Amino acid sequence: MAEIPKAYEPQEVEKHWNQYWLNNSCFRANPDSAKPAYSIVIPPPNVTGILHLGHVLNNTLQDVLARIAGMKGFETLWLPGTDHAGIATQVVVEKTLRAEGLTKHDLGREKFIERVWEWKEKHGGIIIEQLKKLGCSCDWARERFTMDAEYSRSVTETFIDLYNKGLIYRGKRMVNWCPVSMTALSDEEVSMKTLADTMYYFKVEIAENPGTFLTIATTRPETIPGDSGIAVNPKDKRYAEFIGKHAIRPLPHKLPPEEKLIPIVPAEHVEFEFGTGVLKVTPAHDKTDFEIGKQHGLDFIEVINANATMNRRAGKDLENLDRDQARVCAWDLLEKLGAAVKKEPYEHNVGFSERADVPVEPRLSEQWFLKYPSQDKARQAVVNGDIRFYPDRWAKVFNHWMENIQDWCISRQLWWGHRIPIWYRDDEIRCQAESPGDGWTQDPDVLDTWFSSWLWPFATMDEQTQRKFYPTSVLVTAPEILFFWVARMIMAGFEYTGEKPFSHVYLTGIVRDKLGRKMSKSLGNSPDPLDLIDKYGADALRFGVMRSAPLGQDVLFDEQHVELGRNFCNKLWNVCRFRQLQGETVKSQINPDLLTSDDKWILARLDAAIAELNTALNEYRFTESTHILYRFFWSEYCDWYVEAAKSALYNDDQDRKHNTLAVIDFILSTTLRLFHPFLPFITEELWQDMGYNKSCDKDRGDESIVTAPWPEWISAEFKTRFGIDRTNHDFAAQKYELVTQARNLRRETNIPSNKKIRFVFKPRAHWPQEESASFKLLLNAEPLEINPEFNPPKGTPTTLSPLGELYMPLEGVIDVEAEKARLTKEIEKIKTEISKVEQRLANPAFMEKAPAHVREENLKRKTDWQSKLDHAQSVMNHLCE
RNA sequence: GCGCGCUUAGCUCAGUGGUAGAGCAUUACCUUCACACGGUAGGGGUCGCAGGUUCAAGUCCUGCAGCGCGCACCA
Repeated sequence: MAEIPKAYEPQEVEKHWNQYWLNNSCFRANPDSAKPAYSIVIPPPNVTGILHLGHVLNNTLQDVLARIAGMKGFETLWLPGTDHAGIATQVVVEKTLRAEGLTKHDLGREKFIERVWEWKEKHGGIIIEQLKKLGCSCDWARERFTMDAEYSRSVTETFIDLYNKGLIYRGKRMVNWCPVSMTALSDEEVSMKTLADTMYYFKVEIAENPGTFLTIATTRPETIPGDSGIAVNPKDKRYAEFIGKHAIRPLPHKLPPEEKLIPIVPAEHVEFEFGTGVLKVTPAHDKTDFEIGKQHGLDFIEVINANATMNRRAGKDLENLDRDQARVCAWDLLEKLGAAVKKEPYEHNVGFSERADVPVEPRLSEQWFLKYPSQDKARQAVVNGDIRFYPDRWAKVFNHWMENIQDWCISRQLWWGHRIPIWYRDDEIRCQAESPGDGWTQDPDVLDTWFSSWLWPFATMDEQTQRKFYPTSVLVTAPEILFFWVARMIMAGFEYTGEKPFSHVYLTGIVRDKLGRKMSKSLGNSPDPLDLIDKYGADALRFGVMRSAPLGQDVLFDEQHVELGRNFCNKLWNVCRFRQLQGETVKSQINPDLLTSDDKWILARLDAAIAELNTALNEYRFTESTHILYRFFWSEYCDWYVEAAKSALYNDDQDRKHNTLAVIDFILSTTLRLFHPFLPFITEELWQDMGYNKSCDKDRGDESIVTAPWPEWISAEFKTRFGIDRTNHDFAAQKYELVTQARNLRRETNIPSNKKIRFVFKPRAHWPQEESASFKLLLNAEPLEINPEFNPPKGTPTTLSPLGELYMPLEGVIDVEAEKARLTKEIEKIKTEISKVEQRLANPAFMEKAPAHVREENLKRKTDWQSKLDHAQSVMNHLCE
């Protein structure tokens, strides 16, 4: 056993164990195993993606769950993979083409797709490699890609099935069109943004009443050439008389007069108060106008091209202008024509394409739509708790969306993706995977990427794997894709497997910077996780993120959290190093007869930590889990037990020393296992270094910590045999409390903590001889006298505990005034506490109605404070004599 | 507009009716033979506001305010 270095250096350690785990196939899932199954499918990251902190959070959580399940004896599958990210990937590859002076049209569809595959082979594995660096325990042999041949077959078959069920249909509808990506989008891919915009007011003349004008408010004057009607509310007395008449549309102005006439129609939804109460109707470029247009048989005049430039029908002046330029130009024209009335600043919400970050253009086009299958089953599963959300408030959000569900626009005008299995010949249409033969042409569109990822939980598994691992246990993902992905997977699951795809859905928070802003490339506030791993280690990054990611809350990322993780790893490292310096691991049993109160106390604390940890983890309270571990390990084990144990370790009594080492090994080997899911690398390293891979029995260890058993509660039998009970626990706790008070005395009397001084302890009851050693060490006393008859000199600083009185006799002159001041302060504090308790006890209603244990607790509190007061007061009196 | 959250120490957050907590930051002391990526002891909170229920409210109820998110949307 080589001595380990003073500071933990994660880089080599992490590389080494990653390789070891992979070489030994530690994470291979065996579908033939007799063990119960636990499974997770990874939310497939975008194949163009690189690891960001959101991935770190999300995948660390999954890794923790997967590793715990493995240690608990489940046959565990964590299935990794990526999705083909239609738009994003196509955009990336088009960019590389542009660098060569080419467009995708120069290559043609087939060649272009070849290029995408080339790109994917070269760069698509990056994020998978990054996940490995993070320590993810995925079954890498099962990595899947949504464009894999087998997976693609499932996608195509699903389309055909839904088509045959009549749930997929084609329709010419108003869709969300992204003029940059040049494709239709689903409603979910549009997000509203508030814009500081302009409201333009212009007037139109009534053809039948020359000289009478209506003023119209609009934010989009460039669409005036596309207007084919004017709508007013029939109940609006100001305008009702004009219904049925015609207005003269001002743009384009060089048309024959009869082509400028547009009818004035009634529409209930036009509001009196809004704008002028007169609405221009552009049925080809606005969703609500489309409905009005259909209702009144208005013309559908398209004036905007797919790329958001204006076309010929917009008029010579606007033609070829971009929609934004056209807006300015149209207003100029209105001013020249004398039709402009006024413009004013106006704030409103506009739908943006999430992918390209430009305003969506509502556009009339032929698209494929899906009526969602298995809606009722999906809703029911969540309502009756078959599928549970963590935190559960997301169930409400899910329900709300399901209740207002709209048909899904699934066609995309892209080349990269699953091509729609629809074939045309003249007027004939067929839905099938392969071409029906000569003369048939396939629909040019591909399917929305989510139309493939909604099959992910089962399309990634062959039949045998599904039998063992489907439905999966839990899905861990971001709330942003609750509708995009989670809800759709539930419906697909029921439709195609007859079962839910997962039992639990854990929704993470969003990772933000420490100012609460979303991570974004343009803000430059998004640290590269790989840099953090290089600097601090993957374990530190994982622990830091976990420790600051409470359930249901966003995560404010601060590099300090990672630093804390690193410090923690270093502490773990050093306390193990300390153990190593005490000599070889001895495979010896703990002897109950040699246990001190310190030993019993730390075993009891461990038991409590395990219990709390398991409860927290069952409810997915990860942050709390890390806090429990942190507290136990640092504040209890390191701060108190290790320090107390030094008295035995530095002693000549070999039996006691060995027994202490046995306790330490018991605690450490258990603690390392508890930490392993959170800190996989350092715990494996220490597990091997410390020799626990060899020295622990099967019920407490294994060759690798990955397969070592998860610590369950310490058994009642163990506790009885080792005397781990309330009395022993409280004795040690009171001893530590007394030590803290004594250290406080030192500080208040300006005695440095490293100076050994004389203490005299006057125990209240029998004081076991073996308790003195650790007490003395913790006090840094030289000597520590145990003297039940001690009669302190006047003014000796002292403190009281249920165990007895502790005195710190000072050599030389005692500063009486300082001591008086200290006591006065203390007495003040005690009196406040007493009056609080007395107030409560004096209340007859409290004495009558409060439960007995609360009453007793308060009575005891009062007695305790009272004896402290008596003690302090008598010292004070003595001092004043 | 509808819905869902949040508001506790300087900061970030725990705290499901019974003595207000953690980490960071801060103050003082300590370079003590595991660790300065460390140790010891402190200071710091009328728990957003106003009512109510209760013997007892940070915790339950009502109202209000501020912040955030989701959905919908009016040109």
